[in-house]
Amino acid sequence: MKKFILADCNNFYVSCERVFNPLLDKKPVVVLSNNDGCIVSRSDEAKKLGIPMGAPLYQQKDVIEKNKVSVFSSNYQFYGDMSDRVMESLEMLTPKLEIYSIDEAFIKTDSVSFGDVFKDVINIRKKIIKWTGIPMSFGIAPTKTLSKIANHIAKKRTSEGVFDISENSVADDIMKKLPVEELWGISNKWGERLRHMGISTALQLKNSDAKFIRRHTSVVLERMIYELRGISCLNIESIKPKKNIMSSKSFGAPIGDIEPILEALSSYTARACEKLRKQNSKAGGIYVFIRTNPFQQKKPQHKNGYALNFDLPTSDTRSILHEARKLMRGLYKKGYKYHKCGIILLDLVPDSYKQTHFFSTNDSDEQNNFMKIVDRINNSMGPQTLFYLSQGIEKEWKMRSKNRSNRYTTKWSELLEVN
DNA sequence: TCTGGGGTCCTAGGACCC
DNA sequence: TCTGGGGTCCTAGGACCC
Repeated sequence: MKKFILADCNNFYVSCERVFNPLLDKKPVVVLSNNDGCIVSRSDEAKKLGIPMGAPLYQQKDVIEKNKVSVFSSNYQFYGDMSDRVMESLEMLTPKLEIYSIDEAFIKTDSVSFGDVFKDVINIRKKIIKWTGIPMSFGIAPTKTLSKIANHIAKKRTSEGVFDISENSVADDIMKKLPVEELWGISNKWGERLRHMGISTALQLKNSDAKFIRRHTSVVLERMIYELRGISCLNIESIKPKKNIMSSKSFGAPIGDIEPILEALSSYTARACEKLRKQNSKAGGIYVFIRTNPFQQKKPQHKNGYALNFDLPTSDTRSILHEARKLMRGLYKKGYKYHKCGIILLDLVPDSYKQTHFFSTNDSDEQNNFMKIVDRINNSMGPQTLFYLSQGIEKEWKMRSKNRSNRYTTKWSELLEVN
Protein backbone atom coordinates (compact mmCIF):
# COMPACT_ATOMS: atom_id res chain seq x y z
CA MET A 1 0.00 0.00 0.00
CA LYS A 2 1.39 3.37 -1.01
CA LYS A 3 1.52 6.04 1.66
CA PHE A 4 2.30 9.71 1.69
CA ILE A 5 3.85 11.13 4.80
CA LEU A 6 4.05 14.84 5.47
CA ALA A 7 6.99 15.69 7.71
CA ASP A 8 6.78 19.17 9.16
CA CYS A 9 9.05 20.95 11.64
CA ASN A 10 7.24 22.33 14.67
CA ASN A 11 7.39 26.13 14.91
CA PHE A 12 10.51 25.90 12.78
CA TYR A 13 12.26 29.25 13.25
CA VAL A 14 11.57 29.24 16.98
CA SER A 15 12.86 25.68 17.22
CA CYS A 16 16.07 26.73 15.45
CA GLU A 17 16.62 29.51 17.98
CA ARG A 18 16.06 27.06 20.82
CA VAL A 19 18.66 24.60 19.57
CA PHE A 20 21.47 27.01 20.44
CA ASN A 21 19.71 28.72 23.31
CA PRO A 22 18.04 26.18 25.61
CA LEU A 23 17.02 28.92 28.04
CA LEU A 24 14.19 29.58 25.58
CA ASP A 25 12.62 26.18 26.24
CA LYS A 26 9.10 26.34 27.64
CA LYS A 27 9.12 30.12 27.30
CA PRO A 28 7.10 32.22 24.87
CA VAL A 29 9.22 33.04 21.79
CA VAL A 30 8.45 34.67 18.45
CA VAL A 31 10.48 35.22 15.29
CA LEU A 32 9.87 38.17 12.98
CA SER A 33 9.77 38.60 9.22
CA ASN A 34 12.25 40.76 7.35
CA ASN A 35 12.47 44.33 8.55
CA ASP A 36 11.11 43.17 11.92
CA GLY A 37 7.65 43.66 10.42
CA CYS A 38 5.42 40.68 11.21
CA ILE A 39 5.42 37.68 13.52
CA VAL A 40 6.02 34.62 11.36
CA SER A 41 6.90 31.91 13.88
CA ARG A 42 5.57 31.36 17.38
CA SER A 43 6.33 28.88 20.13
CA ASP A 44 3.36 27.00 21.60
CA GLU A 45 3.55 29.28 24.64
CA ALA A 46 3.29 32.36 22.40
CA LYS A 47 0.33 30.84 20.55
CA LYS A 48 -1.40 30.30 23.88
CA LEU A 49 -1.05 34.00 24.63
CA GLY A 50 -3.24 34.61 21.60
CA ILE A 51 -0.52 36.08 19.36
CA PRO A 52 -1.76 35.42 15.82
CA MET A 53 0.32 34.23 12.89
CA GLY A 54 1.41 37.03 10.60
CA ALA A 55 0.45 39.83 12.97
CA PRO A 56 2.38 43.10 12.69
CA LEU A 57 4.80 43.34 15.60
CA TYR A 58 3.71 46.78 16.73
CA GLN A 59 0.16 45.55 17.29
CA GLN A 60 1.39 42.91 19.74
CA LYS A 61 3.76 45.11 21.73
CA ASP A 62 1.59 45.06 24.85
CA VAL A 63 1.14 41.32 25.13
CA ILE A 64 4.84 40.82 24.34
CA GLU A 65 6.05 43.16 27.06
CA LYS A 66 3.56 41.95 29.63
CA ASN A 67 4.51 38.30 29.16
CA LYS A 68 8.23 38.79 28.56
CA VAL A 69 8.04 37.13 25.15
CA SER A 70 11.48 36.71 23.56
CA VAL A 71 11.57 38.37 20.14
CA PHE A 72 14.05 37.49 17.38
CA SER A 73 14.67 39.13 14.04
CA SER A 74 14.78 36.65 11.19
CA ASN A 75 18.09 34.93 10.55
CA TYR A 76 17.62 33.17 7.24
CA GLN A 77 21.23 32.08 6.81
CA PHE A 78 20.91 30.16 10.05
CA TYR A 79 17.43 28.73 9.37
CA GLY A 80 18.43 27.75 5.86
CA ASP A 81 21.40 25.81 7.16
CA MET A 82 19.30 24.08 9.85
CA SER A 83 16.77 23.20 7.17
CA ASP A 84 19.52 21.58 5.09
CA ARG A 85 20.49 19.45 8.08
CA VAL A 86 16.92 18.29 8.66
CA MET A 87 16.33 17.53 4.98
CA GLU A 88 19.61 15.67 4.58
CA SER A 89 18.74 13.57 7.60
CA LEU A 90 15.29 12.78 6.21
CA GLU A 91 16.85 11.88 2.89
CA MET A 92 19.06 9.32 4.60
CA LEU A 93 16.14 7.73 6.41
CA THR A 94 13.42 7.63 3.75
CA PRO A 95 13.01 6.18 0.25
CA LYS A 96 11.53 9.11 -1.65
CA LEU A 97 11.52 12.73 -0.57
CA GLU A 98 10.09 15.95 -1.93
CA ILE A 99 11.29 19.06 -0.13
CA TYR A 100 8.22 21.24 -0.19
CA SER A 101 9.35 24.28 1.79
CA ILE A 102 12.02 25.34 4.24
CA ASP A 103 10.40 23.27 6.99
CA GLU A 104 8.29 20.63 5.24
CA ALA A 105 8.81 17.55 3.12
CA PHE A 106 6.60 14.88 1.61
CA ILE A 107 7.75 11.29 1.85
CA LYS A 108 6.40 8.47 -0.28
CA THR A 109 6.64 4.90 0.82
CA ASP A 110 5.49 1.62 -0.66
CA SER A 111 5.76 -0.36 2.56
CA VAL A 112 3.23 -3.12 2.96
CA SER A 113 1.93 -3.01 6.46
CA PHE A 114 0.26 -0.17 8.26
CA GLY A 115 1.82 -0.96 11.62
CA ASP A 116 5.34 -0.91 10.29
CA VAL A 117 5.07 2.51 8.71
CA PHE A 118 3.86 3.97 11.96
CA LYS A 119 6.71 2.42 13.91
CA ASP A 120 9.27 3.47 11.29
CA VAL A 121 8.08 7.03 11.41
CA ILE A 122 8.28 7.15 15.21
CA ASN A 123 11.90 6.09 14.90
CA ILE A 124 12.66 8.62 12.19
CA ARG A 125 11.24 11.36 14.35
CA LYS A 126 13.46 10.35 17.28
CA LYS A 127 16.57 10.33 15.10
CA ILE A 128 15.88 13.77 13.64
CA ILE A 129 15.56 15.29 17.10
CA LYS A 130 18.76 13.60 18.18
CA TRP A 131 20.74 14.65 15.11
CA THR A 132 19.44 18.18 14.62
CA GLY A 133 17.56 19.22 17.74
CA ILE A 134 14.46 20.05 15.71
CA PRO A 135 11.11 18.48 16.76
CA MET A 136 8.88 17.38 13.88
CA SER A 137 5.36 16.09 13.28
CA PHE A 138 4.38 13.41 10.77
CA GLY A 139 1.06 12.75 9.07
CA ILE A 140 0.53 9.41 7.30
CA ALA A 141 -2.17 8.99 4.62
CA PRO A 142 -2.98 7.57 1.18
CA THR A 143 -2.82 11.03 -0.48
CA LYS A 144 -0.90 14.26 -0.04
CA THR A 145 -3.98 16.28 0.88
CA LEU A 146 -4.93 13.76 3.58
CA SER A 147 -1.37 13.67 4.89
CA LYS A 148 -1.67 17.41 5.51
CA ILE A 149 -4.73 16.80 7.65
CA ALA A 150 -3.02 13.93 9.46
CA ASN A 151 -0.06 16.17 10.19
CA HIS A 152 -2.36 18.79 11.65
CA ILE A 153 -3.82 16.15 14.00
CA ALA A 154 -0.36 14.85 14.88
CA LYS A 155 0.62 18.33 16.03
CA LYS A 156 -2.54 19.08 17.94
CA ARG A 157 -3.69 15.86 19.50
CA THR A 158 -0.86 13.38 19.88
CA SER A 159 2.08 13.19 22.22
CA GLU A 160 4.25 11.11 19.89
CA GLY A 161 3.92 13.59 16.99
CA VAL A 162 2.77 10.98 14.46
CA PHE A 163 -0.74 10.33 13.17
CA ASP A 164 -2.11 7.91 10.58
CA ILE A 165 -5.37 8.84 8.89
CA SER A 166 -5.53 5.90 6.47
CA GLU A 167 -8.58 4.32 8.11
CA ASN A 168 -11.68 5.62 6.33
CA SER A 169 -13.90 6.00 9.36
CA VAL A 170 -11.17 7.83 11.25
CA ALA A 171 -10.69 10.22 8.34
CA ASP A 172 -14.41 10.95 8.04
CA ASP A 173 -14.70 11.57 11.72
CA ILE A 174 -11.94 14.17 11.59
CA MET A 175 -13.15 15.79 8.38
CA LYS A 176 -16.63 16.17 9.80
CA LYS A 177 -15.26 18.74 12.24
CA LEU A 178 -12.70 20.32 9.92
CA PRO A 179 -13.74 23.71 8.48
CA VAL A 180 -13.28 23.67 4.73
CA GLU A 181 -10.86 26.65 4.84
CA GLU A 182 -8.37 24.59 6.80
CA LEU A 183 -7.75 22.29 3.88
CA TRP A 184 -4.48 22.63 2.01
CA GLY A 185 -5.29 24.80 -0.99
CA ILE A 186 -8.45 26.48 0.27
CA SER A 187 -8.40 29.85 1.86
CA ASN A 188 -10.92 32.54 2.80
CA LYS A 189 -11.95 33.40 -0.72
CA TRP A 190 -12.67 29.87 -1.88
CA GLY A 191 -14.02 28.93 1.54
CA GLU A 192 -16.63 31.63 1.23
CA ARG A 193 -17.70 30.47 -2.21
CA LEU A 194 -17.96 26.90 -1.03
CA ARG A 195 -20.03 27.93 1.96
CA HIS A 196 -22.44 29.66 -0.40
CA MET A 197 -22.78 26.33 -2.15
CA GLY A 198 -23.64 24.69 1.17
CA ILE A 199 -20.21 23.17 1.76
CA SER A 200 -18.63 24.17 5.05
CA THR A 201 -16.68 21.11 6.21
CA ALA A 202 -14.00 18.95 4.63
CA LEU A 203 -16.35 15.97 4.79
CA GLN A 204 -19.05 17.81 2.85
CA LEU A 205 -16.52 18.67 0.17
CA LYS A 206 -15.37 15.06 0.00
CA ASN A 207 -18.96 13.89 -0.51
CA SER A 208 -19.94 16.50 -3.08
CA ASP A 209 -20.27 15.94 -6.82
CA ALA A 210 -16.80 16.33 -8.30
CA LYS A 211 -18.02 17.19 -11.81
CA PHE A 212 -20.42 19.80 -10.46
CA ILE A 213 -17.65 21.41 -8.41
CA ARG A 214 -15.36 21.40 -11.42
CA ARG A 215 -17.95 23.18 -13.54
CA HIS A 216 -18.61 25.84 -10.94
CA THR A 217 -15.11 26.34 -9.62
CA SER A 218 -11.93 24.83 -11.02
CA VAL A 219 -9.96 21.70 -11.65
CA VAL A 220 -8.02 22.34 -8.45
CA LEU A 221 -11.05 21.66 -6.29
CA GLU A 222 -12.10 18.67 -8.33
CA ARG A 223 -8.70 17.14 -7.71
CA MET A 224 -8.99 17.92 -4.03
CA ILE A 225 -12.23 15.96 -3.78
CA TYR A 226 -10.56 12.86 -5.16
CA GLU A 227 -7.60 13.36 -2.85
CA LEU A 228 -9.95 13.55 0.15
CA ARG A 229 -11.52 10.27 -0.98
CA GLY A 230 -8.12 8.62 -0.87
CA ILE A 231 -7.51 8.67 -4.63
CA SER A 232 -4.09 10.15 -5.18
CA CYS A 233 -3.87 12.88 -7.84
CA LEU A 234 -0.73 14.63 -6.62
CA ASN A 235 2.52 12.74 -6.71
CA ILE A 236 5.95 13.36 -5.27
CA GLU A 237 7.67 15.98 -7.40
CA SER A 238 11.32 15.80 -8.22
CA ILE A 239 13.49 18.86 -7.79
CA LYS A 240 12.98 21.22 -10.67
CA PRO A 241 14.86 24.40 -11.41
CA LYS A 242 12.84 27.49 -10.55
CA LYS A 243 10.88 29.16 -13.32
CA ASN A 244 11.20 32.62 -11.83
CA ILE A 245 13.59 34.09 -9.34
CA MET A 246 12.57 37.09 -7.32
CA SER A 247 14.45 39.36 -5.00
CA SER A 248 12.69 42.21 -3.29
CA LYS A 249 12.57 43.81 0.09
CA SER A 250 10.93 46.71 1.77
CA PHE A 251 13.33 49.45 2.80
CA GLY A 252 14.30 50.10 6.40
CA ALA A 253 12.65 53.53 6.05
CA PRO A 254 10.66 55.24 3.27
CA ILE A 255 12.85 56.70 0.50
CA GLY A 256 12.18 59.68 -1.73
CA ASP A 257 15.41 59.97 -3.72
CA ILE A 258 16.24 57.74 -6.63
CA GLU A 259 19.89 57.08 -5.78
CA PRO A 260 19.35 54.88 -2.71
CA ILE A 261 16.53 53.11 -4.54
CA LEU A 262 18.92 52.27 -7.37
CA GLU A 263 21.40 50.98 -4.80
CA ALA A 264 18.81 48.75 -3.19
CA LEU A 265 17.67 47.47 -6.58
CA SER A 266 21.29 46.76 -7.50
CA SER A 267 21.74 44.68 -4.37
CA TYR A 268 18.56 42.69 -4.94
CA THR A 269 19.56 42.17 -8.55
CA ALA A 270 23.00 40.89 -7.60
CA ARG A 271 21.34 38.51 -5.12
CA ALA A 272 18.84 37.25 -7.71
CA CYS A 273 21.62 36.66 -10.23
CA GLU A 274 23.58 34.63 -7.68
CA LYS A 275 20.56 32.38 -7.20
CA LEU A 276 20.18 32.18 -10.96
CA ARG A 277 23.72 30.95 -11.52
CA LYS A 278 23.50 28.62 -8.56
CA GLN A 279 20.74 26.67 -10.30
CA ASN A 280 22.66 26.86 -13.61
CA SER A 281 20.10 28.98 -15.43
CA LYS A 282 19.97 32.07 -17.56
CA ALA A 283 17.19 34.63 -17.63
CA GLY A 284 15.39 35.59 -20.82
CA GLY A 285 14.00 38.77 -19.30
CA ILE A 286 13.33 40.76 -16.16
CA TYR A 287 10.49 42.53 -14.41
CA VAL A 288 11.35 45.48 -12.18
CA PHE A 289 8.86 47.10 -9.82
CA ILE A 290 8.55 49.79 -7.19
CA ARG A 291 5.82 50.89 -4.83
CA THR A 292 4.91 53.17 -1.96
CA ASN A 293 3.53 51.80 1.30
CA PRO A 294 0.02 50.48 0.57
CA PHE A 295 -0.83 50.51 4.29
CA GLN A 296 -0.58 54.26 4.39
CA GLN A 297 -3.44 55.18 2.12
CA LYS A 298 -3.48 58.74 3.37
CA LYS A 299 -0.12 59.40 1.78
CA PRO A 300 0.25 59.71 -1.99
CA GLN A 301 0.38 56.26 -3.58
CA HIS A 302 2.40 55.17 -6.58
CA LYS A 303 3.03 51.73 -7.95
CA ASN A 304 4.79 50.84 -11.15
CA GLY A 305 6.43 47.91 -12.86
CA TYR A 306 7.87 47.07 -16.22
CA ALA A 307 9.09 43.94 -18.00
CA LEU A 308 11.88 43.63 -20.54
CA ASN A 309 12.97 40.79 -22.78
CA PHE A 310 16.65 40.31 -23.52
CA ASP A 311 17.94 39.57 -26.99
CA LEU A 312 19.74 36.58 -25.53
CA PRO A 313 19.31 34.83 -22.17
CA THR A 314 22.04 35.84 -19.74
CA SER A 315 23.23 35.28 -16.18
CA ASP A 316 25.77 38.08 -16.15
CA THR A 317 25.12 40.35 -13.19
CA ARG A 318 26.71 43.30 -14.98
CA SER A 319 24.39 43.35 -17.96
CA ILE A 320 21.29 42.54 -15.89
CA LEU A 321 22.21 45.33 -13.46
CA HIS A 322 22.50 47.73 -16.33
CA GLU A 323 19.06 46.90 -17.73
CA ALA A 324 17.39 46.81 -14.32
CA ARG A 325 18.66 50.24 -13.36
CA LYS A 326 17.59 51.65 -16.69
CA LEU A 327 14.06 50.31 -16.14
CA MET A 328 13.96 51.74 -12.64
CA ARG A 329 14.83 55.22 -13.86
CA GLY A 330 11.73 55.02 -16.01
CA LEU A 331 9.50 53.74 -13.20
CA TYR A 332 10.50 56.21 -10.50
CA LYS A 333 8.58 59.43 -10.03
CA LYS A 334 9.74 62.29 -7.92
CA GLY A 335 7.56 63.31 -4.99
CA TYR A 336 6.71 59.92 -3.51
CA LYS A 337 8.04 58.11 -0.48
CA TYR A 338 8.82 54.63 -1.73
CA HIS A 339 8.60 51.58 0.48
CA LYS A 340 9.74 48.63 -1.57
CA CYS A 341 11.25 47.63 -4.87
CA GLY A 342 12.34 44.42 -6.49
CA ILE A 343 13.24 42.40 -9.52
CA ILE A 344 11.99 39.13 -10.97
CA LEU A 345 14.13 37.16 -13.39
CA LEU A 346 11.82 35.67 -16.02
CA ASP A 347 11.82 32.96 -18.69
CA LEU A 348 14.67 31.00 -17.16
CA VAL A 349 16.48 28.51 -19.39
CA PRO A 350 19.33 26.08 -18.63
CA ASP A 351 22.68 27.81 -19.03
CA SER A 352 23.75 25.13 -21.47
CA TYR A 353 21.16 26.67 -23.75
CA LYS A 354 23.06 28.31 -26.57
CA GLN A 355 21.59 30.31 -29.33
CA THR A 356 23.66 32.77 -31.18
CA HIS A 357 22.09 36.02 -31.98
CA PHE A 358 22.69 37.33 -35.44
CA PHE A 359 23.90 40.72 -34.28
CA SER A 360 25.41 39.67 -31.01
CA THR A 361 29.10 40.14 -30.47
CA ASN A 362 29.05 39.09 -26.82
CA ASP A 363 31.82 36.86 -25.72
CA SER A 364 29.78 34.78 -23.35
CA ASP A 365 32.64 32.56 -22.20
CA GLU A 366 34.46 35.58 -20.90
CA GLN A 367 31.29 36.66 -19.06
CA ASN A 368 30.78 33.23 -17.53
CA ASN A 369 34.31 32.99 -16.29
CA PHE A 370 34.18 36.39 -14.70
CA MET A 371 30.94 35.59 -12.86
CA LYS A 372 32.27 32.21 -11.76
CA ILE A 373 35.24 33.85 -10.11
CA VAL A 374 33.04 36.36 -8.30
CA ASP A 375 30.73 33.59 -7.06
CA ARG A 376 33.61 31.45 -5.91
CA ILE A 377 35.13 34.25 -3.87
CA ASN A 378 31.80 35.16 -2.28
CA ASN A 379 31.05 31.53 -1.51
CA SER A 380 34.32 30.88 0.22
CA MET A 381 34.93 34.22 1.90
CA GLY A 382 31.35 35.17 2.75
CA PRO A 383 28.52 36.93 0.94
CA GLN A 384 29.26 40.46 -0.25
CA THR A 385 33.03 40.07 -0.12
CA LEU A 386 32.93 41.30 -3.69
CA PHE A 387 30.07 43.56 -4.65
CA TYR A 388 29.20 46.10 -7.29
CA LEU A 389 29.78 49.73 -6.54
CA SER A 390 26.25 50.46 -7.70
CA GLN A 391 24.97 48.60 -4.63
CA GLY A 392 26.20 51.53 -2.57
CA ILE A 393 28.27 51.63 0.56
CA GLU A 394 26.17 53.62 3.03
CA LYS A 395 23.03 51.53 2.49
CA GLU A 396 20.47 53.85 4.06
CA TRP A 397 17.76 51.57 2.62
CA LYS A 398 18.96 48.59 4.60
CA MET A 399 16.31 46.64 6.46
CA ARG A 400 15.81 46.74 10.17
CA SER A 401 16.98 43.72 12.13
CA LYS A 402 17.28 44.61 15.78
CA ASN A 403 17.31 41.23 17.48
CA ARG A 404 19.08 38.83 15.16
CA SER A 405 20.64 35.82 16.84
CA ASN A 406 24.10 34.65 15.83
CA ARG A 407 24.59 32.75 12.59
CA TYR A 408 25.79 29.86 14.75
CA THR A 409 26.28 27.38 11.95
CA THR A 410 27.50 29.46 9.01
CA LYS A 411 29.84 32.12 10.43
CA TRP A 412 33.10 31.37 12.21
CA SER A 413 32.89 34.63 14.08
CA GLU A 414 29.45 33.80 15.44
CA LEU A 415 29.97 30.29 16.77
CA LEU A 416 28.37 29.43 20.09
CA GLU A 417 30.75 30.12 22.97
CA VAL A 418 30.78 27.83 25.97
CA ASN A 419 32.27 29.33 29.07
C1' DT B 1 7.03 55.09 13.62
C1' DC B 2 6.16 50.23 12.78
C1' DT B 3 2.25 45.74 8.23
C1' DG B 4 7.60 39.81 4.81
C1' DG B 5 9.54 37.50 0.84
C1' DG B 6 9.47 34.05 -2.62
C1' DG B 7 7.27 30.91 -5.11
C1' DT B 8 3.50 27.92 -8.11
C1' DC B 9 -0.57 26.94 -10.78
C1' DC B 10 -4.86 28.06 -13.19
C1' DT B 11 -8.06 30.76 -15.95
C1' DA B 12 -9.92 34.28 -18.82
C1' DG B 13 -9.43 36.87 -22.52
C1' DG B 14 -6.94 39.09 -26.25
C1' DA B 15 -4.16 38.48 -30.46
C1' DC B 16 -3.54 36.07 -34.25
C1' DC B 17 -4.20 32.68 -37.90
C1' DC B 18 -6.71 30.23 -41.51
C1' DT C 1 -29.98 45.10 -43.56
C1' DC C 2 -26.29 42.29 -43.70
C1' DT C 3 -20.14 41.70 -41.23
C1' DG C 4 -17.66 33.66 -39.56
C1' DG C 5 -16.03 30.28 -36.66
C1' DG C 6 -12.74 27.67 -34.61
C1' DG C 7 -8.30 26.87 -33.04
C1' DT C 8 -3.78 28.02 -30.61
C1' DC C 9 -0.69 30.75 -28.12
C1' DC C 10 0.51 34.19 -24.88
C1' DT C 11 -0.07 37.21 -20.97
C1' DA C 12 -1.95 39.34 -16.92
C1' DG C 13 -3.88 38.66 -12.86
C1' DG C 14 -5.99 36.00 -9.21
C1' DA C 15 -5.55 32.67 -5.69
C1' DC C 16 -3.01 29.93 -2.95
C1' DC C 17 1.08 28.10 -0.31
C1' DC C 18 4.82 28.46 3.42
